[in-house]
This record gives sequence, structure tokens and C-alpha cells, in this order.
Amino acid sequence: MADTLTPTALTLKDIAREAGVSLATVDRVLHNRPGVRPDTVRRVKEAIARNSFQPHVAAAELARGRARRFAFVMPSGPNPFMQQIEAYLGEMAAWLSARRLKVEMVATDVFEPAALAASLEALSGDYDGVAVVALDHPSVRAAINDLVDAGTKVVTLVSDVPSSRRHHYVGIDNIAAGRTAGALIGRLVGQRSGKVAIVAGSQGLRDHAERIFGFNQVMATEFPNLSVLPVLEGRDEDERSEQMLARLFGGHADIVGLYNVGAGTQGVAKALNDKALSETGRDKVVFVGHDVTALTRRLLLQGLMDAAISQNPGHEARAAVRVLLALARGEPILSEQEKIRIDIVMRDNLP
Amino acid sequence: MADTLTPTALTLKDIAREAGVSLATVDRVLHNRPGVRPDTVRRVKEAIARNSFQPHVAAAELARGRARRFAFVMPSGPNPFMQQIEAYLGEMAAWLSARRLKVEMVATDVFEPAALAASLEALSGDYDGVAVVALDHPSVRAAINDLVDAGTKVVTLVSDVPSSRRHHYVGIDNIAAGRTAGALIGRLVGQRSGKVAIVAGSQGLRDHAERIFGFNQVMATEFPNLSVLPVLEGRDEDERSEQMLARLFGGHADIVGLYNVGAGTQGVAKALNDKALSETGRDKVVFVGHDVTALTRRLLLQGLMDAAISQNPGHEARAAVRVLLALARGEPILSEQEKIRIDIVMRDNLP
DNA sequence: GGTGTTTTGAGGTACGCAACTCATTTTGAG
DNA sequence: CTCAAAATGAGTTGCGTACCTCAAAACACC
Repeated sequence: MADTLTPTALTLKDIAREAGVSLATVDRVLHNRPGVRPDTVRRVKEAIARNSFQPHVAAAELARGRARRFAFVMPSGPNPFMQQIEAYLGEMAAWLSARRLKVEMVATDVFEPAALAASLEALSGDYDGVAVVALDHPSVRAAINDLVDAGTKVVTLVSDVPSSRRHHYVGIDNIAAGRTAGALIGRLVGQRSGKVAIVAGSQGLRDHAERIFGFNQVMATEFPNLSVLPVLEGRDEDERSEQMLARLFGGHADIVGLYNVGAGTQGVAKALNDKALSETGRDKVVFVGHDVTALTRRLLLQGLMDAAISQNPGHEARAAVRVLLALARGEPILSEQEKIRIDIVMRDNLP
Repeated sequence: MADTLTPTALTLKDIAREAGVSLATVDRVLHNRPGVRPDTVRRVKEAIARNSFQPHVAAAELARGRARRFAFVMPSGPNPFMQQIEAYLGEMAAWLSARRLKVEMVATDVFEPAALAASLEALSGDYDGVAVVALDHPSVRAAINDLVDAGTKVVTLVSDVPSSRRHHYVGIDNIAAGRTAGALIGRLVGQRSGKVAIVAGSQGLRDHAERIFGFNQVMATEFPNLSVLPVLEGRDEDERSEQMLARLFGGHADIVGLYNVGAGTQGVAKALNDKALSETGRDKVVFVGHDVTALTRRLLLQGLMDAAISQNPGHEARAAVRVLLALARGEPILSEQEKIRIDIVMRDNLP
């Protein structure tokens, strides 16, 4: 009837007895301290494995003494998505302090590889873990590797640097996100034929480029009725995005879909709204973008926007902290838990 | 630059000094033990609040000694969704044992109020917390309230009993889920007119009834081109669902959408597939259901199913454990973290 | 003022582990 | 076999809290 999922708790003392060694030796093995013969190491590890022993996290944490320090390196400037991540970290304050964890924010110009690399280098030695919204650039990669070599745990957040030796990436698969956006637009457009516009910040940004790649993939293979127009690079700026888009609408009467890859949503929405006002009775342009912010929430409720591809900033913030903590403690990571899902948000499932 | 989110750590000793009392008195206040004058209680609580003191969870956990026991009361029988929840709890084994938490599964006939209530009553006193997939029935409600009165923390899982005094509900808003399903079908059907079929387990099940309610709401107000057919009650059985649906397809040539509210997916898919085979060239029926299982995953990839409304069983399992733990420890609950989102899963964002 | 009761202080032990010291034993090289 | 180096044992201390005991102080009541 009642089926227990957890074995009885053992302590280090039990393991020492099992392995026929002293507590000190078990401790040395457990923390990779030198001065233990390979054969003894093996015996101890076997005893640990045989009993599937887990050190009591509470006891370990208490015995450590010093608090753990984590740094979050994030872009400076008014990016609503990043502000949300910060806000969620703030909401965790009680949770963090009950565990004696210190989390600090470090703002830096994330579009400037040298500045970002310098910010990372400056953290060396002072922190147990670092989460960074990274730029995929050789100097940034080198800075990350240096941190790792110094024993600091590093996770990349939102934007990955796969070629580095970071311990973990907390964020979505952007190619799949782009595919999802494409499938949504294709399906929501329905039977109609026409053109689809894309507005991105820059194709030089890894996540934007990946999203566009996935988007085009789906469009080409599944929706022959739709043709994709060249990507507009709005630099995530409202005005620039609006102007480029307005010009595009002027030149193409048969645009049925619009994919906004990055920010600059305010401008995109304005251009789209102006178009809608001037052409009463026509079919609506299907508009899909990214992230649930105060603005996109409003646009979804108004019906101007049809869907937002979201990556739950709260989950990302918490996952980053949990992963850093697990790495620092040497605990296994609950990969299923820390995986960031691609959320499709429409008006009726707005969180 | 570096902005700390967490204050410096204090200990109970500091609070005692601050309040001008002894450690013993602080301890009495903290644990609501008797024998402290109201005025002294106030002084101590003020000192705690003034310094926003948080007991060190690790120390508290270690000092407790005994392990915490949680029970998960879930339906017996081969329900894939419930099996997934169990599987995810199994994956947490290391995490649980490192925290000296014991989680036990209790299987019971969840469709039988008396049996469920008896199972719950039997747990009284033995557990620190109970998670239960509940049935909304007076005797179940009474059993839950008895547990709560006995000091056991109770969370309802997947299916709520709002009228009880359970501490928390871990699950989705099923009305919103139904609305989401409706909006999806309406949007994916596009310009076409026609009828929409609904297959549910039973309208007596609270979650099914709520989903249907939300679904009809959206259909009535937003998609005048679609008319909803009477609900088929398939009792979550494959054969019965298939037969009822096949008959319905026979009687109505213009069905353009299908909403499967519960299980019995295998039968629903078979009926739908048979229909598709017999009518080449016709427009596809838009099919939306619930939960990502091995089966729905396959149907999504095949294109027979268009979207699944999902409630991430892994997240629900973990959230239930975390909430029970936080409740038992007296910690605040990270409501944003524990909230279960309504996921829209299509082929390209299959998790 | 004396009585009994309530409130408070002081102190101890235990929890399981990290991190350290120092003495002792084992090992391997010469 | 000798001796230094390496490996191991034995033990201590401290982390911050829970929980307990016992004595002292403050209080209420007559």
C-alpha cells in the first residue's frame, strides 16, 4: 500500500564503519582531499554507492560556516525582460536569506564583448557562482573559462555560449522557439496566402539569429502559401522598428503575418495598429512576438497580438539560483525541473 | 554596481540581545510555546521584524532530528498522468533523501468518496503533510479538514476541494484551460463554419465540468461560426469514446473541431483517424486535447492532433513537495514559483 | 507579608558534517 | 634493514537551532 520512495538515512559514521576506515578518511574522499591511497578511495566510494548515501544538506550547509555568494551579470539599460528577472530575484529574498545565500546584481554593457569580459574577470575569486547573460564572443568565452578554472560555478542565462566550459545553460532552445512562432503564424493565418514580415533586433545576436533560422525552417517546409520577406533589423528600438515596418507595409499590400523576434514591441505594435486603422474590413495580420510583459499582455488582451512565445523569467531566475546552488553543493541537478520550456501564451492562458 | 539583495545574517542570539531577553524566551516565542507574557512576546516579535530575521533553515532542520514524512494520495489504476507524477517523484529521490524527507504513495479509488475519505483519515497523525488528488465531496472535505485540525499540512493536487480548509492547491485553473482549448480550436479552424464535438470523461468530475464551462464560454462569445454539439461522456474509456464519436461523425458531416476533455485519447484518435481515411481531400478536423503523454506526443508529431493543453506533471509533483515542505517549516511559499501554468503544446514546442 | 503561580534566565545536549591538528601506522625507496 | 614520506586514525571544535531541565525572579492574590 504505502510505498516508500526514500531509503533510511545513514550518516558519515555508518559509511566509515562500512568501509572499514575512519571518519577522517571518508571526509578526505568526499572532498577530494589528497593523501588517500587509490584503493582506499575506491573502497570508500563503493560503500557510499552501495548504501546510496547522501550527505545531509542541512548539516553540510551548517558546518560550512561561510555564506555562499552568487553574482548575476546582466545587461544595463531598460530591458523589461531583464528587469523581470531582477524583480523575481527580489521576491526570493526571504528564501535566499533563510539559506544564507547572497545574490548580487552586476550591470554591464552586454553588447560590448570587452566590457562584459572585464566584468566577468573582475568577479574571479569573490564568488561561488556566476550567472551571466552572455554574448557569444571569444573574449567572453575566455573569461567564462577562466572563472570555471578558478573553481567558480558558471551558468549562462537566456543566451548561451556553448563553446565555453560553462556548467549549465538556463534558457530556451531558440531554434525551437522560432519554429513554434512559425507554426503558430502559419496555422493562425489559415487558408490565406500572402507575405510574412520579420522584425528582429539584429541578426548578429545569437538568440535572434537562431529564432529566425527556426522560423524560416518551418515556413519553407510547411506553409508554401506564405513567403517570408527579408528581415528588418530594428535594433530593439521602438521608433526605428516602427518606421521600417510602416515602409514595408506601404510596399506590400498582402502581408498576412508578422513575427517580432526581439524587443521594440511598442513600435511594431504602433505600425501594425496604424495599418489596421487605415484598412477597415480587411483581414487581420497575425502577429506573434516574444515574452509576456506589461505591453505584450495588453496587446494580447486587445487582440492586436495573437500569441507571445514566452520563457518565464521567474522560472529562469529561480532555476539559475537553484542550479548554482546545486553545483556549489555538488548535488545532482534536477534537469527536468531546471529545463526552461517554450510557453505559448495567448489571451486565454495569460499567466 | 554590485547591489546586494540579501541582508547580513543574524542569529537567534542577536535577537535575544536586541529584545533584552534570553535565548530560551526567543525560542518560546518562535515556536508559540506557552509561558511568555504578551508584552514580552511583542518585544521579541518586534526585534525579529525589525531585523527581518530568518531562522537558518539548515540549522533548524538539523536540530529537528526526526525526518519529515509526506504522503501522496493518488488514484489507483492505470492513469498515465498520475503515473507521470509518480515517476517524477521517483526522480527526486536523491533530492529528497539529502533533505531527509520521506515521501510515500498511497493508492486509493478516487472515484469513491467513502474510500478516499477513509484513506485520508487513516493517515492522521502519521504524516507531516499530505498531497491528495481529491474529489469534491462532503465526506472528503470533512476528512481533509480533520487532517488540517490535527496539524497535518494538506495540499490538493490537480483537482481541488475549494470548500475545504486545505492549505494550498497545486494545479491549473480548469476554466481557463477550457477557454484556452476553445480559443485554439476557434483560431485554428479559421474561416470555416461547422460543428465542434466534445468528449469528456464525465460532467460530474469537477475539472472536466470546469473545462467544458470555459470552452463553451469562448465558443459562444467569440466564434459564432462554430456550434458546439452536446457533450459525449466517454468515461475516459477508449472503446466507449471511439464508438460514441464514430456515431457522432456519422450523423454530422460538418464537424470541423474536436475537444477531448479527459483521457480515452486512444479511442478518440482512432475514431478521428478512421473518419480522415474515409474522406480524402476534405479539410482536417482540428483536434485539441489535454496532457502530454507518449500517446498525445505521437499524435502531435503525426499531425492528427493539433494541440495539447498541458499542466506539466513534473512541475506539479515538485511543487507539491516544495509547498508541503515550506508549510511544514513555516516558510513563506513562493507563489509565483508554485503556480501551475497552462501550457499550450504543439508539435514544435513539445517538451 | 506570605503563598502559590507564572514568567524568565541560564545552561546543557544533540543534530551531521566540515575542517583542522597531531599522533600513529604503513609504504616504498635506497 | 633504515628512514623519510605517505597514508590513516583519533580526536576536537564549531555551525545555529530545537528541545529540555532546573533554578531564580516576578507577579498575583489574599
